[in-house]
Amino acid sequence: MIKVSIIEDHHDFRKGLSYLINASDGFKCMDTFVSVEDGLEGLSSKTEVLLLDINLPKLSGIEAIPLIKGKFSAIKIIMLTVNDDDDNVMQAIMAGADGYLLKKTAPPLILSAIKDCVEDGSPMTPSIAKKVLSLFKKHIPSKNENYTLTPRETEVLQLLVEGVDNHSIASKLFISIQTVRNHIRHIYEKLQVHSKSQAVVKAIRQGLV
Amino acid sequence: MIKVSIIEDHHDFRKGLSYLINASDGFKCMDTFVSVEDGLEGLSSKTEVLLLDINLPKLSGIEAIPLIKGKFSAIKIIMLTVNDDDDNVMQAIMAGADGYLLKKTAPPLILSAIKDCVEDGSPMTPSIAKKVLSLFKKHIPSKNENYTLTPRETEVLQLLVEGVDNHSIASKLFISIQTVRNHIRHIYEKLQVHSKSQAVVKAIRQGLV
DNA sequence: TCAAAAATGACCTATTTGTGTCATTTACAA
DNA sequence: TTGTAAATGACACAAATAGGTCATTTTTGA
Repeated sequence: MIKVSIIEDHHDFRKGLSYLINASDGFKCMDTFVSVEDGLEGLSSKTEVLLLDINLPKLSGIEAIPLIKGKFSAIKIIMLTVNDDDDNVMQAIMAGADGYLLKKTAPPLILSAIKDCVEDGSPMTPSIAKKVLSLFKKHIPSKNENYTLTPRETEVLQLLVEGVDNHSIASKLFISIQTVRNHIRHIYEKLQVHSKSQAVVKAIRQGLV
Repeated sequence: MIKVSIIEDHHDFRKGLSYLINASDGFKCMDTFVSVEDGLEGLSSKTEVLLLDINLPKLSGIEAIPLIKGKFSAIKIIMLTVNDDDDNVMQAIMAGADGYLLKKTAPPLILSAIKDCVEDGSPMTPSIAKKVLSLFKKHIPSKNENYTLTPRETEVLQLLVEGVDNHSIASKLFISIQTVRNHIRHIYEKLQVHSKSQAVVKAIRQGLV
């Protein structure tokens, strides 16, 4: 018997959800709330999965995540969203939500998502998953290796990214500061940049380090 | 009628899949192959969704993705994996796969995943989605907002990350270079760094820009 | 309304950078 | 073996940078 609670400000959707859950074998709807504030106050500690609307007046669902997880650390939170907006999905992920469903998701899938969640998965509708993947690809560098830096140059670049100054690089690599500057000069030529900050940005963004 | 093909080296699983697909309303299994090489050769261009095993002898499923997408650009690829291994999932995402299923996924879910895929979603089993989210959180900075940079300072930092030099920043913001240096000085104090490269690295890694 | 924070600007100085030019040694491939 | 790339190092110089001190004006929160 999976214990579910709901925070959702739209009356009909909230009632529909709790009816669906209580009418289904193996699920029980514990509490329903219309706001984060109420939920934080009255949420039963027995709740295993919380269905949390992302668009709530006053405190939003996203802001609620850390607060709820802080008070009920074992609880799983499934976000309910109307649209798969980039920023919302991103922020919810970073805030630590466990699942992401569009509100239009079919009832049986909502139930199986709740089940997946207690089994330690992260259910999400395919369209949201697609969004996550594209965000992922946007943020992770694609390991472009066409700059052909030499091993030594790569080593120096690595240290530059760590914020080490030329003098310390020289010490660390047991070479003179002149040589360090020479390596940096070659790095600049290959990356087509003209300053340390440009070099380190390119190094990070292109995944050279 | 969704047209599906399969590349999978295990005889029984391949046969099982094609039987499942052909026995289901609205699905048709076009071709089945035991290797990437064979698939590249004989794959029907009518195929809409390709079920692709990740562990194949010789060319792996991951290496196959760019080759297949190169030849059939509109095709959707759903990866089939036995275990949700970090590296595999990561590499498959970067290679551009459209969905990720564990092989133990129940047949009806496999069918709905295929359907989700042609509808431009990215179906994935909850356990793989969980893996993706944790990879995501590991790689994406967590938007630490405890540096309390002022709007102007953030603006300057943004330009620094873009590799713009002080003089150009002054021009862009219609302020004197002295003021730019002043802002940078304050940025350094708040980020606790002592050079541009340290500042831009911190800005990127901490997600300040 | 009054103090604090933010934004602007200046002067000065020691240090670091970016870049040009040159040279030597080692290693590896044609 | 012979040239090319890599790694090392040096000298020089103009420009940029980091940091110290100080000052004015605006904005804003209490």
